[in-house]
Amino acid sequence: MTNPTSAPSEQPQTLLLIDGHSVAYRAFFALPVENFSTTTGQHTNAVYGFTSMLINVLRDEKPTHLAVAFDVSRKTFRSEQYADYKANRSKSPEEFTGQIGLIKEVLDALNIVHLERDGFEADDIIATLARQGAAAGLNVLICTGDRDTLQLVTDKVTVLYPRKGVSDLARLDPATVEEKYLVAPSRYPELAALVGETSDNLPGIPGVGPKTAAKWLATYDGLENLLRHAGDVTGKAGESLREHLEDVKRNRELNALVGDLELPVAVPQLERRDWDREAVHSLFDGLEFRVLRDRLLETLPAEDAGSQGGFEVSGEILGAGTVRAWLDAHARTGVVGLDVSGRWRAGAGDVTGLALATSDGAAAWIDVTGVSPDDDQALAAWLADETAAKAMHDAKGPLLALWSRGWDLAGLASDTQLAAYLLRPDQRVYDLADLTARRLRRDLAVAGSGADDGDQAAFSFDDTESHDAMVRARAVIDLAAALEEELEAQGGATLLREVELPLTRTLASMERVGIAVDQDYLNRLYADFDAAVVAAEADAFAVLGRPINLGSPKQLQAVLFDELGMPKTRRTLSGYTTDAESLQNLYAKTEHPFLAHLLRHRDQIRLRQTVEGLLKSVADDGRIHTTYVQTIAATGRLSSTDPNLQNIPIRTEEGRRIREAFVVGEGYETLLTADYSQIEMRIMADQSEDAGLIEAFASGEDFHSITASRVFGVPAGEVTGAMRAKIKAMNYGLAYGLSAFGLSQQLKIEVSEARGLMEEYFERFGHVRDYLREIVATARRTGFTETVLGRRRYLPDLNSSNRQRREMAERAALNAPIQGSAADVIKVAMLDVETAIARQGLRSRMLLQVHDELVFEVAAGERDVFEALVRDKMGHAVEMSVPLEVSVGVGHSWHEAAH
DNA sequence: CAAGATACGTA
DNA sequence: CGTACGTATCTTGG
Repeated sequence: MTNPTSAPSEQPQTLLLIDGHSVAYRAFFALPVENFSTTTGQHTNAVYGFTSMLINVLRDEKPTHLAVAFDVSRKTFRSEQYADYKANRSKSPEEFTGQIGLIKEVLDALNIVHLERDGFEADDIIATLARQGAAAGLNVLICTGDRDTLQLVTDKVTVLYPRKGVSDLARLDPATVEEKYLVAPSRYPELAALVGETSDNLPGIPGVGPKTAAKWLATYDGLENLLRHAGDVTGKAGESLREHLEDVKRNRELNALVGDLELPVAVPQLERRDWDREAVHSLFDGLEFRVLRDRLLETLPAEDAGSQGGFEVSGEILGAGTVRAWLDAHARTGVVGLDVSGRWRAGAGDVTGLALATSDGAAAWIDVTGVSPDDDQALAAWLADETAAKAMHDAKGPLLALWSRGWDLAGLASDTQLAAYLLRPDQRVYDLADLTARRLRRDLAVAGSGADDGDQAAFSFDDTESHDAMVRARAVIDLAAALEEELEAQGGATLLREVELPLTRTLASMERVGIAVDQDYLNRLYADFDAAVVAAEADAFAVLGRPINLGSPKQLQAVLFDELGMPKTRRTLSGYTTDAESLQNLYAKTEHPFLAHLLRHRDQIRLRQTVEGLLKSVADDGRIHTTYVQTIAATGRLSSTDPNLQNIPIRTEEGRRIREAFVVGEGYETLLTADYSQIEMRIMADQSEDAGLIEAFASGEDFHSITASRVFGVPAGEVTGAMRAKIKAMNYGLAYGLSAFGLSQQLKIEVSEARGLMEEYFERFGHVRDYLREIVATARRTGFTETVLGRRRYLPDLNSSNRQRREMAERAALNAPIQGSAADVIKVAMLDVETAIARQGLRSRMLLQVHDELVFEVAAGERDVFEALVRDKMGHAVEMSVPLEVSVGVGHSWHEAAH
């Protein structure tokens, strides 16, 4: 199948000229600087606004030629002539000047020519290029917030003038200029000379406004003649004119743009060029322009650059009865790229089409709604054939869709989304088109979808859809090879093949099964919490004497700190925090009953909202099917969404009631939960080889008590609750890079005491300190951290010159191998449990994973054997120098099964 | 209407 | 001034 390519367009060409400074300056004031800063503190509002406008103009005007002009400095021939030129302008704010360089970087990444000329203004460059462009027969568009350029407007030259902000551009053609300023464009600078231009610090004639000036220019047919006959002008204004003749002449000299600069480039060299996708990505990553990047990719998808072209497929749409033959001819050897069209969510789905492609370019599209019984059978067999290797991108959803249709999938040799995740786990999205462009420098969406090919649109919508799907299937093959090669080189291929890839199936299965909930119970719970919300709200309003929105931090701040005059809490970006901890502190100080009601309201509304969310997600089968995302957490953990079942309350009594709603399903005997005890500490003990910690775990005694007895130097029997609590906080905090300050805050003790505690701790467990330091030091050297299974996380900020950023990266580095290794361990355990269930032919099944806990539904009669199986597989997922302790509980509900 | 800020639930 | 997440709500800018 070939792509229709559009013939060279006969449309008139358009030259777009942008005044970089002017537009950036507009953007700077249109967008509040405090809302546009990177985590490093770099301001980006001007860059954002400029780029945003640029994207819009490129989209709307589709210029064929393009350049951006900048001012070099204040010093120009104009300021030489007239020292006060633009002298009224306050120095550009510091926050602005730094952004011009970034804008130029954006332009470089987009391969857009930018120019500046010492001694001249951007306007002069624009005037020169506009003249050249118009002479060459191009339509010229000038984007600027500087009215001086209006003099350039002709029927070939239009000014785009930002009306408000940077998104609303007025088109100023000769008629519009005349309507607005009462003179023709060529006369505009004459008018401006008379009236003056405050922004340039060019004073005009006092008492003469645009109307008078326009009238004069009309009467005397231009400025030159007006000045010659200045004596004839009557009235007060005429007198004023005569007194300010020199000002007017000077103004006119200064506002005349230089249209014949010698420039290093001419219009033909301004032809739009492909942009550098790699550069754009890395630049936008740094600027934290997520939305803008998406808009750019959307707006200019086919403009891809340095591109090696697209993917060629010779595809066919398989008619009924031809599937088996195609599979036999093409899909029995090598890896086949598979792209599934359909829908999937909440553990279910359906398939509408399948695209298959081979590395030699053969491709097929199968409309699964129109297959013959024999097709169906052949397809089912091929999909389930372990020896028929497939490569996919994000296989979990499609797997659910295939299952819903009664098909199984085996032989999944590669998932490009997973591979990309393992290579760079800190990205949020792994878009196939993006990956092919960045990794292969090939574009997924070349021409094929050519909606604006007009009369030669050879593809119907369906054809386009099938074509795109085949291209994706084809792309996945090459992408898989490229990603795996890189993964192989860094030792991560095993993790992909033996953990992440098989885990996809396990997760899909958990999502499909879901967990049963007692809806009646949830409804009662909702009513309870709702009643408490209403009561707390009424109480709060009664104390206050009027209703407010208790959910509005802004209104709360007004009430607490202004109205009631309470002491100020910790600062937030826009005021003072009203978080629960601060409100508790305030309550301790003031004992104001409003605070108690407010806290109660917060609490209850949150619980109500959690219950409401759960009720909304109950499926027709009476179960909740969460979705696990395997490629979100930078450390290697899973995440759960829609609903998130990894943050169901447990800490408070009332919160735990929600866990009672999760119950064993019909046909099963009980729920069973199994969790790792102190898995992160065990990993630290193992990895640091700290004899003290290893011994503490080997003893099998209460870990926090044992470590506390060592730190405080008292016998185990004499460890008080307070001692244990302090060391427990340390034990937990260690893996997060806890500071003495943080520890003191948490324990509400003096920083000095916290520091002493830490020193004492590391005195006893010195290897832990060495280990933690070593992680950071190694990461700073290599650029990444690594888990026990070789899962990497890159932390470029470890060498940042920004202290806050650097220290944040240090804590992340400290934590990543610990949290990540724990994630590795439980993933292996999940696979081992699944394998063992299958091997032993049990019916019991895995339902949920909550980072260090697994929840199962146990079939009748399997309780003992299953518990033994779980303890065994979880306890021996990896070999370590300390035992992996697993605690197990059973019960009718998730709450009862807790232990 | 979309995005950020705030608050808060879990491990 | 402790890591990793997801969700709801309010607020604000376009």
